[in-house]
Amino acid sequence: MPELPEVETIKRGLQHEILNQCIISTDVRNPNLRWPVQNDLTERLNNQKILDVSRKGKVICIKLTEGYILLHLGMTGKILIKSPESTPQKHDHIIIKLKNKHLFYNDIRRFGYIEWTNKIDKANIQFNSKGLDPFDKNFTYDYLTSKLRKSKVKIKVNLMNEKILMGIGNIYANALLFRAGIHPCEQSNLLTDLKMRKIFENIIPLLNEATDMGGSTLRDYVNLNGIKGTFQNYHKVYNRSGLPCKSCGKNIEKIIISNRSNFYCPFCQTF
DNA sequence: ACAGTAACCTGTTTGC
DNA sequence: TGCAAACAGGTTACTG
Repeated sequence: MPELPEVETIKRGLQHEILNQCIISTDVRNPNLRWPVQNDLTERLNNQKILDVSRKGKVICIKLTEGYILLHLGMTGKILIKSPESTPQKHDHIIIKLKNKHLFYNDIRRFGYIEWTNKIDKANIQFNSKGLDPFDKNFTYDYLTSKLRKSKVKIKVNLMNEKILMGIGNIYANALLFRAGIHPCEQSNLLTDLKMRKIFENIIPLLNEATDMGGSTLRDYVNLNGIKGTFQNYHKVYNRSGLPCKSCGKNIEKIIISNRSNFYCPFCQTF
């Protein structure tokens, strides 16, 4: 589900809702997520104060008095803030209880994960052994092009490669390639400087626009308060196969790359 | 080492 | 209507 704009929306919500509060208790109702939930998670979290909430790519990082919670929402993960009186629903796997509110981690497909770590500054695999978040100050045109030129895979695949660029998933890779006017099947290392520049220059504006809209909701995604995003109403190509391109009027086409659907305009996006 | 595919899981939509 | 197949915001383990 959630790519960078959706996760950023949730992160901002958490900063507003849970900063400086204490975790009273934690309820692990189903430990079978992407990776088994650590069996000492409850003891690690209880009585810890929440000092900060940050994000890298699609991973949310909650800084505690001791250590950090890393949270990934997979495809269908949600965090919902509810009153202490509310009862668990189906697929509510973890409940983190604060004094006046409870955080429900709900995940239908269980592709997400939650873990406690104290190694955020070292080589934590989920957080620091990957590529750069596009909002990282070290994420430059030179960084991006040096990565893209080293690989022969289709550019679409590399835009979703977390070892290059964290946070871009299927929706925003589709959107980015439309904005840059690039065919998703073009080989990464063969892109011209101009095309690389177009990709780079469209990343931040695209992600900012989507975040301003509260992200995109295809089906499951909602923010902490259960509210859907609205950026899906502005998608130019995603899920629009057979419909006319909003720019040139030609029909949007769909192709499968690496088992993922890709939507593109055959006139606006060329080799 | 690299590139491509299959698998993890549940729910909804599509097609026969 | 019923039932099976296809498909969905992600990531990684396996295959050639």
